[in-house]
Amino acid sequence: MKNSLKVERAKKDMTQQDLAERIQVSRQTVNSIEAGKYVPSTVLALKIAKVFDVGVEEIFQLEDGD
Amino acid sequence: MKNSLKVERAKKDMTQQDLAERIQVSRQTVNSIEAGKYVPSTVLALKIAKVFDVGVEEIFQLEDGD
DNA sequence: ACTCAATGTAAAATATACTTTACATTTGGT
DNA sequence: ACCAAATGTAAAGTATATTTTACATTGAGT
Repeated sequence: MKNSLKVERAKKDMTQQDLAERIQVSRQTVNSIEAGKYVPSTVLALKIAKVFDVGVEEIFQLEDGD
Repeated sequence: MKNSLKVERAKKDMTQQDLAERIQVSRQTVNSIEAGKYVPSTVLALKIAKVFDVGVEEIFQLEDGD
């Protein structure tokens, strides 16, 4: 799975810390998700999508092998 | 978080086993997600949404307290 | 060059997502 | 009523998501 988290953050001029506070997780969690270290829960994905006012699919995309 | 998994399955006349095979998880995993026992990973949510040809938000909705 | 905010990385601990196996209950068709 | 498929439930084990703490590196402004 890949994501466009960094792009969405840039569009809104948000730091990882800003987003982390908005979705109630640690800053490092945002970094890990962004870096593909691990896959977020659907609750987090929905929260993230809501912050950016897009659908989950706009941010997270399946890749071959998922 | 709540979900409309059962409704989507019914629309397509699919069993939990059918869906499980399509998204490569156990039948009990589908049951557990459907019953709200735990929250699926975003990869699973995307796969499920793809099977039903809808957006993730059509199936999974945030609730107060999430 | 200096400074500080932002980001990246790691490790250990904790919580939760998923699996397997087994059994129980419900549902739907005959 | 009977039967099989579908669904529900539980427990123990495994894998992964997330947290905290700490430190390193990068990027941007002065």
